[in-house]
Amino acid sequence: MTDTTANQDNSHDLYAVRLQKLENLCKEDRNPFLANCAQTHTSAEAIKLYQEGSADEDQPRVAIAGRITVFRVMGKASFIKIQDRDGPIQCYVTRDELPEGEYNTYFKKLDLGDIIGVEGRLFKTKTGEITVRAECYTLVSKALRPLPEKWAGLTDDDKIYRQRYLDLIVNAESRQRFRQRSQIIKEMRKYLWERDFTEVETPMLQSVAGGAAARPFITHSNALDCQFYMRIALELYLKRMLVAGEDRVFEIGRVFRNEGLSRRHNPEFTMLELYQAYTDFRGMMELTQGLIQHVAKTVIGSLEIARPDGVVINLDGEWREAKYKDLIIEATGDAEWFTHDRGTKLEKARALNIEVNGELEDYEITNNVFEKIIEPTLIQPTFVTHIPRELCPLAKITQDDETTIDVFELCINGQEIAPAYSEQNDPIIQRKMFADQVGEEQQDMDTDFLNALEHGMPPAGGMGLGIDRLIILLTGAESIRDTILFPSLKPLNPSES
RNA sequence: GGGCCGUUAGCUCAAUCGGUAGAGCAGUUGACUUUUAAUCAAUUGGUUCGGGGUUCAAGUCCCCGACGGCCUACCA
Repeated sequence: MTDTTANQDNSHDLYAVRLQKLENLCKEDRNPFLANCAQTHTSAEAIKLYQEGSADEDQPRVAIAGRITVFRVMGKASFIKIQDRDGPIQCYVTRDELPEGEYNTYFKKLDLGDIIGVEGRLFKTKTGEITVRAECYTLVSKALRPLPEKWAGLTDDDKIYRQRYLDLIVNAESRQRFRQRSQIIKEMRKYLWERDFTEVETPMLQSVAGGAAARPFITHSNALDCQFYMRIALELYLKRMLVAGEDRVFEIGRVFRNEGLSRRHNPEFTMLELYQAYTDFRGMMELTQGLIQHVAKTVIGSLEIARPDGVVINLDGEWREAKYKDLIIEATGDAEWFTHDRGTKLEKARALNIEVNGELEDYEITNNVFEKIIEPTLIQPTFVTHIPRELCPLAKITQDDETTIDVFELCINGQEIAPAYSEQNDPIIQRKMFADQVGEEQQDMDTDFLNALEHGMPPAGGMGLGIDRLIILLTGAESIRDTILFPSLKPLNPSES
């Protein structure tokens, strides 16, 4: 029979070639997309099963399944590698061990990227690689598009983010990083569950987006006919749980901030927030240090983390504690810094080559000094304490210093990883702090939260941890986009894609 | 939002002063029963991100736009 496409050479059209193969399979009643396939072992499990010293015929038989990533046909025998969730495993396929005609007519027409199942006994090749000798194979799922190039892989950032599945197929480090992300979150939960914390879920759609000062995403409920904000923090609902009598609560979840993107910022990111009654920010210090050390130990296997540039971050031992004021005085070399008026501070900050907006408040100028010349130098873990009260309206004021709050900012790797407070539980002071803020930051006041506080909230410590940033630190990633599977990107114009 | 850089075959990359768009891998055809980036032979494949301009001639120069990266701003 004459195929209409036979006259044209579309061997260059990788998609058309594979589509043709697919059609041919269908014509021969071979389903190229099976509903299931038996898999007795993963690649790693199978390799572990190999019995050193036993004869080939006594080796265990396995059924494995995965995507073809290497395809080396050598006449009547082929070596292929198939990759499953544990990684690659080699298979050896020969013409004479498959049913008559199968090898030449079908097996050799498989493509890189196809998903197949293979059954057979293990053996070791001349060069010592544990391999499955195929007794039979099954095409499970045909791939119509080619994989990225086999050793340069996929390097285009845009493609890596937009088609993360390709990145994960091809780049083992990427796969490893996201596995670690999952492990890190799992170990966090375990650590907190062991300390009797209850995991809760609070609203992402909120009528007042409180707990931070970021711009929210706005959405609308048709049924309730009202405006909602996507949450920018977990704080105010978790504190309601303290009022409710849940003395130890935490939530791990996505928050959304309608702000700029950068190597350290994604519009949606993942926070851990936890609140523990009858402790304070000192208790949070212990808990936070313990949590991060536990995660590093169990997931990374070490408390010494080497950054891509070789700098080693040591998470072991007691972490450094430093007062905000002392750091400012040290960095500016000006013991009188806090006695200067706003204008002098502005001048002095600019003299230090810090770009400062002239409109800023007094304390904001100082905080610019902190963020621009101190924070980047805090590579080893440092709890920065005694932070000016203006910087956070939700914390307790230090007993013997009216100007500061009982807070720490944990900085590691030159960035803020986790802030924690002794939580403000005085509804009168809280209302006043909100009112002072509402004017300048244009935040709505969450009156129901204040109402909750008026019912009495136990003294508590609270902590928030940016999980994505912790993962940057622990896995040596360069960018927050390397820690988020599908980072926010501008959609492509459909006509161009 | 501002500045700089980038976008060439499915993937990774070349292309001199503005002068015929190339290579490796992948694909196709053939050889090959222990390969390891398999090898050997042959071979297909281009809207050079899109649009406009300058020029005898544009991947290359100019303008506009799209997307991305880095820096910066915003994100207490």
